[in-house]
Amino acid sequence: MKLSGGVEWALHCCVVLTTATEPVPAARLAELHDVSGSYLAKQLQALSRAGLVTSVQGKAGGYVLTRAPELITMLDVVTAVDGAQPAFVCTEIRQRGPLATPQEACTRPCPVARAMAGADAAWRAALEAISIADLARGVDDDYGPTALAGIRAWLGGPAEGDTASGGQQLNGR
Amino acid sequence: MKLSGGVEWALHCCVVLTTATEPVPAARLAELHDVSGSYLAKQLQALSRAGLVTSVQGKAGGYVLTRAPELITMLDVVTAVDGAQPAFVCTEIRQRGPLATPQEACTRPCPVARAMAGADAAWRAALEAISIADLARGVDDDYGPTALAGIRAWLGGPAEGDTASGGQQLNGR
DNA sequence: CGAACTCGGATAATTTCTGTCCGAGACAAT
DNA sequence: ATTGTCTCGGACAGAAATTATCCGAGTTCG
Repeated sequence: MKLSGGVEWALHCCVVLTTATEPVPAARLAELHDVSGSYLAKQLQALSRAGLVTSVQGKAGGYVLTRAPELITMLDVVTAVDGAQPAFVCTEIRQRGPLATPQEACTRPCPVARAMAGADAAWRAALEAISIADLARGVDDDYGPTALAGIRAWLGGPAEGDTASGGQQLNGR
Repeated sequence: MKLSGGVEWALHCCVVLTTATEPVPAARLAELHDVSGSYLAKQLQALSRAGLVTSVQGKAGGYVLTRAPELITMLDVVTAVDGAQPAFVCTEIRQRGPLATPQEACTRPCPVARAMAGADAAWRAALEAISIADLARGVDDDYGPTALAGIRAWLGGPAEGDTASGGQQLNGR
């Protein structure tokens, strides 16, 4: 049982987007977190498909949160990036083998599947109870308000690493 | 986020082992569930390593539960087969990039990791609350006591598919 | 009207999971 | 005591999913 690694990136990106009021390009987010820009783009696309962020194209384009951070739960982000299907998928092995249960008796999921579904529901409920705004508040509580303010300033500031060559590479980490 | 498919097999095998009082070979369990015997052996080995079942070698060998079914939780089986590490692993991306948080300020996990750990704890708690005995009781409630009794009888009965050739193939499904 | 910058989806490389095989060890019968 | 057969245990390929990357379509600004 492993969760897609991109989930972590997506969650942190959402917290960062909380501070910004203008669209933030994917390349800028990748540089801030020092991760692969090409791969981060995939996660942001997933968020866009799920309707959590809006993509603005063009010269001053980027990504913006569609709703207030209080209305975006962690479950929304996890579901968007990692997929909606539950961790456990019942193969219905009770209907196989020499002592297979007749199909007419299988109106409800088997006890194993029911227990797994309950555990999955508990997991999702825990994630649904925490919003992106809660995460941002947690960052403030841990490192003080200066941390998010610094990020906000950095996002609006000039692109780092800009030497004589105006070209801005997207590759690498 | 996907759970190893072998978890389902292992759980059902534990429920089946509840009915048996003598060692049950892996090949017999595979035939009962109509699954790959070679791969099921891997899952049972994991259960053996975790100390949930005891392996008896020799002619009348097989697997037996080490404790009473009430003392084996679903979490035990899931942990044994799928591994103990949590679904979410924090990469500590807060310590990377131009605005990296200094290492001295990272005494506790970041808010994202804390929330994920909490969700994982809820998931594990739900699985820990259900024992193998509870699953067996659920089977009785769904299909009546005849189901498990029939399995018990089949386990002690003769090997199916035994024609003139005494050889018993382990391969195939 | 041109140019540059953005996202979006289609395309390879890597890792994990799935499935299989054969050898070492142990019990039972002879 | 010895032989034979049956069992588990770990080492070995194949397949699927994940990770990572590139280039084209569309849009906005100058």
